[in-house]
Amino acid sequence: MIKERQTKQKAVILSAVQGTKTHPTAEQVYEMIRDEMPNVSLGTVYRNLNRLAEIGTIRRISVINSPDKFDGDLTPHHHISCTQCGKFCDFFDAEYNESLDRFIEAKTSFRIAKHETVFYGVCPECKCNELN
Amino acid sequence: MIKERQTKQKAVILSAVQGTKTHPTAEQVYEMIRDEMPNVSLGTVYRNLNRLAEIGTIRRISVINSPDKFDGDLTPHHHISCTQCGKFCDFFDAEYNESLDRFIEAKTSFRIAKHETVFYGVCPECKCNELN
DNA sequence: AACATAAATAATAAAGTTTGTCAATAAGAA
DNA sequence: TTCTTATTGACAAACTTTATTATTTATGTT
Repeated sequence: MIKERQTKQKAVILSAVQGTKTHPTAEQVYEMIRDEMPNVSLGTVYRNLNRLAEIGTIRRISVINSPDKFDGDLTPHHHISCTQCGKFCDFFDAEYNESLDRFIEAKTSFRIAKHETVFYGVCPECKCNELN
Repeated sequence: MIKERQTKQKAVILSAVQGTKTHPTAEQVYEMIRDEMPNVSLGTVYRNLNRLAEIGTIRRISVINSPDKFDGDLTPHHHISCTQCGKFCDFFDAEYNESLDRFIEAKTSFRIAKHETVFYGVCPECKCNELN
C-alpha cells in the first residue's frame, strides 16, 4: 500500500525552506522555486508547506501583521519581529524552556507539544531612522 | 484642535473586548455587538481594534490556524491553543519574563516592546476523544 | 443654540491570504 | 509495462483584512 509519494515539487519546496534563513511566507517560497520549477502552482506550495509543518519537518510561525512564515531550522530558537519594517530575525542564545511546557501540562491538563515565542520591537536600522 | 473623537462604536467595541475572556476575532466582536448596535460595519470593528491594539489598550494575538484574536486583559499571561478543536485559553500562573526582553535587547540591539508566547497542544476534552 | 470643521462611520469594493475542486499527471506497486 | 491512486496544475471560491467614498456626527467655536 502506498502512503506518501516523493515528488519533485515536494523536494524542491522542502529544500527551499531548509536552504534559507529568511523565514519565507508561502508566496515567497513560490517565488523562490519558480526559476527551477516554472509550472509549479501556488496551491501545491501551500499544500506541501502545510503538510511539512503538520508532521514537524518544518516550523510554522504566526506573526502579527504578516502571513504565516515557515522555518526549516528545527533547532530551538526564538524570533524577533520589527514592528516598523517587518524585519524578522532568529535569536539562538536563549534555550528552549521545555520545563515551561511540562509546567503548563501539570496545571492545565493540556498535552503541550510546543510553544512559540515572538518578540516584537524596533530593529537597529529603524531606531536610527527615528530622528530626534 | 481635535485629535480623537469618542464614538459610541469605539466604546462598544472596547467594552466588548474587555468584557469577555473568549479572545474574540474581529468577526466575533462584530457579532457580539450587533444586538446593541445593528448597523455597525465590520470595517469599523477592524479599524477600532487595530487602533486599540496599536496604542496598547488591548492585545492582539497571532495564532496558527486562526484569524488574529484580541484580548482586553493586559495583565501578563500566556495563551494555550488546542490544535484539535481550536479552544483557546489563558494561563496566568507563569510570570512574564521581562528579563528575557532585556536580554534580547542587549544581544541584538533591537528595542523590545514585548513578547507573545503561545502554547500548542491538545486540550483535555480532545485527549478524551482519542479512543485507544 | 447654531454653525463649522474634519474625524469617524456605513456601505461596499478591492486586495490579500488560504483552501477546495477536479481533470490530468505521474510515483510506485505488481 | 500496466494499474492504482496520491499528487499536481489550473482555477474557483472562501476567508480575512484593508481601502475608498459619500455621509454622519463629535467637538470646538461663535
